[in-house]
Amino acid sequence: MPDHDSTTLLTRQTKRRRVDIGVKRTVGSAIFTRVRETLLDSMNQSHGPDQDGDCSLVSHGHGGTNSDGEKSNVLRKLLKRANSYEDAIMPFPGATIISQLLKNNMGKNGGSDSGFQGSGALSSAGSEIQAEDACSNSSRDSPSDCLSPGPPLPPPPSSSSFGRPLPPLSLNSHNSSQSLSLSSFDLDRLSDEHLRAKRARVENIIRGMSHSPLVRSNNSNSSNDHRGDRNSHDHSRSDCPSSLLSSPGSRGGVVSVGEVYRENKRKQRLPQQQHSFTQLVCSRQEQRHEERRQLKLQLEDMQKQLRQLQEKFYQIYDSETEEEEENGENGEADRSGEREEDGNLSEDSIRSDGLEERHRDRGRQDDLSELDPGLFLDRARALLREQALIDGEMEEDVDGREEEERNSERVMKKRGGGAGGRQLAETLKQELNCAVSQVVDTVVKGFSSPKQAVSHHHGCHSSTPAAPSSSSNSSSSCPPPFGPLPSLTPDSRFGGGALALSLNGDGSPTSNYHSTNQRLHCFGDVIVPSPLDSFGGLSGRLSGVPMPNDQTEALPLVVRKSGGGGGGENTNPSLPPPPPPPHHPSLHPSPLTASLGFSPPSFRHPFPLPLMGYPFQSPLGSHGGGAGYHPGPKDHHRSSPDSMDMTRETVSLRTKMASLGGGHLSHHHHRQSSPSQHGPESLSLSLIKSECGDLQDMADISPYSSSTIQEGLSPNHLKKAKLMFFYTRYPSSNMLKMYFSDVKFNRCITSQLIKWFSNFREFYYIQMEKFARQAINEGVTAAEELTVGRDAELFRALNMHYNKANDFEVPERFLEVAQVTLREFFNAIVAGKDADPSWKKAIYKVICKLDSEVPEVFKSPNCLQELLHD
DNA sequence: GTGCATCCTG
DNA sequence: CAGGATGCAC
Repeated sequence: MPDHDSTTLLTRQTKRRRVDIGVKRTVGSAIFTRVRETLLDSMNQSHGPDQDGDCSLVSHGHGGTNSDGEKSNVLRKLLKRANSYEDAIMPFPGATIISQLLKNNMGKNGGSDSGFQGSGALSSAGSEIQAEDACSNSSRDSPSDCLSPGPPLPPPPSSSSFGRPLPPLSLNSHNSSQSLSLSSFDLDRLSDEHLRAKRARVENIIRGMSHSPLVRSNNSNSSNDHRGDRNSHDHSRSDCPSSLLSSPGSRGGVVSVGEVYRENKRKQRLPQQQHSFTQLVCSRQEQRHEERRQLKLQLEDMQKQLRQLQEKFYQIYDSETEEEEENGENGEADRSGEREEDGNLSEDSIRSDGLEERHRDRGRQDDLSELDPGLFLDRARALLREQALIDGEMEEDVDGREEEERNSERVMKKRGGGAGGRQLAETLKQELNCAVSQVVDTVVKGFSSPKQAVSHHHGCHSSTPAAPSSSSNSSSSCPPPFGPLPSLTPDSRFGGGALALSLNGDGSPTSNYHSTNQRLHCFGDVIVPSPLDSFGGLSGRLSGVPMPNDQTEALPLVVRKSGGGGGGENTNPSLPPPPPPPHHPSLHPSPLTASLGFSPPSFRHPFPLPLMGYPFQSPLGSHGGGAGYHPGPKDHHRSSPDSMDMTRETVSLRTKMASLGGGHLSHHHHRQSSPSQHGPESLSLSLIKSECGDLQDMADISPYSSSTIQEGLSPNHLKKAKLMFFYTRYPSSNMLKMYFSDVKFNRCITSQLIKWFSNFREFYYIQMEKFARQAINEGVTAAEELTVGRDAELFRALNMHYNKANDFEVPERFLEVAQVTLREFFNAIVAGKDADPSWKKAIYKVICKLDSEVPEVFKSPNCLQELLHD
């Protein structure tokens, strides 16, 4: 008794330990998180100097609020770089400059020296830089995008745990940026081609521009201007003090090349430009509004054409992704609707696409000459007129290009997928970029007023509410305009957008193709992204990783007991039988369910927990009167449906589960044990809790594997064991194995069987002691007087316990043994040996020698049937 | 250290 | 009947 408390305490402690383990884990993760935060903070600090700002990674909860600060920082950084860039470039005039820029840019990209600045290897810094490069490299990303993601919008909320938030879903700026960066390298090569093309275009444009006085002046001025070419342009053109006014023009010259940097500058400047520009151009606004409207209309037309192109493109890839196409079509339809509703958004979206830059490259020239009226108001109007004319030309050009694209597509189609697909992708990509760029340019012209442009950008960002950081540049910016995306969860969106690059890189054919997809996506086609999203984001998180983890964790819980036993063996049931299920009927259900709960639902569900219950009983189960026994596998099969038998195959339950599903359970079962009387008693379920803590057991439990050999002990097995007890009170392990050949023996099974017999003995000896004392109390003086017949109460009690149904004829030998045992107890008690705590041991020694051989019939799985019939 | 048996408890 | 704890034997 006194020990009882201690025992309880011990038990509790044990439990505590388990719990503690879990806690530790948790703590560990928490610590990890902290460490991570710390690192992030340190990183931020390190960044601080470079960025001039403190972008607290941790604080970044919202993309919006943080993004601004981050952006500013980024902008600063970028500006610095840009300045250096410009300095280097300064010497080169006109087209030469551009070419130089392009070269530099390319070289940079190619070098992959994303330039680790102060932060060093820190990912955040790297990510930023990479992001920049990516933007610069592939003009695909709109400036806004590049900026928005900006600094390291540090991933997710710092608070979140370490692993989860970052990688998988959230396309945190980091992740996205990194992924982008990675893919960017690949893209660089591709981009080179684009750059070359760009360069050629730009040079041509510049040449054309060079003729205009403005350009020349700009170039000359630019040399000294820190702010860059743009500013210089502005100054030269407009008297206005602020370089802002001219900025648009400046862009045209440099933008295409400088890409990221310039874009950054643009953003900053845009607002300023607005002011000055507004002042200067106020008079023109009205005209411009009209022009804008027209431009919008034109833009819409262009967009429609682009959609058509996209559709064609998708059709080509139908085979690959039909589903995606469907989505895309839907998305397109939605988009078109949206676009019509608000042209601004569509424009924004386009801008957001990195394509803008290219357009700017081309269009800027026009812009410079046309838009930059800032210098001379008088001339501004003239420029506007020209602009309108130019726009018209542009559109025509665009149309022509589109036609070309179509032709190319046709050709591609004829060629077929495979290699043709890639080429097609590239071609389409280029073409689309060109077309889009032109459209954008046109639009930009229309929106010459910076305010609108700026506002648009903001709108884009805001539109992407879900994307906090907007880290996923293209994705974030692009999607918003197009309604379709909404269907996707915010997370998925990100995943799709930002991840698109990385993801594509994995599976998809070529980087070009990827880029194409992205662009398409940007245009509003959800097609590509959605699949990817589901893939990387959702499925990856949910199904893939988590499940395993869960299982692992869950397993330990189950195992606990077994571990105590010392079950080295457990884990590996080297023996044929996988994990044996314990047999406790009642108990198991709960444990099973619990265990199952932990494990990934998907797998486990297949096996209904309920099954775990006792199948056995019902099937045969007639306890009833004597002959209740229906041993045999047959019965099992019958029963199996319900119960699923306990059989569990340690083996690949999962696989089986997955492949087969619940159904197969019944297949293999053979079992001898039929459901018999014990019904409820059946042990079948107990496995879970039972000693078998092994993983295998766990696995086994969940599935009802069906194999010829049962993995678990069934109620029939229990009954059989009880009948065997009439012959042997101390069966050896080998004997048990021989007589339970239909069971896969593992440590758990063995232990359980031994436990059964232990319990049998316990009951047996208790009865013996009980009746011996009773006899003594009744006045029996000589042990010889004690006899055990079939009519004896003692026998009844024993028979009731071991042969409840009384359907088995108890061997005479058992009566003899029982009588001997009773007398032993009687003598011992009379002798007063019971004073000795271990006085029973002597009796046990005697009794254990009285075991007789068990009939061969018990070796048969069907023994119960046979025995019962008899 | 492991397995087995017992005792005790639920 | 099972689980936990304990003790013993190998």
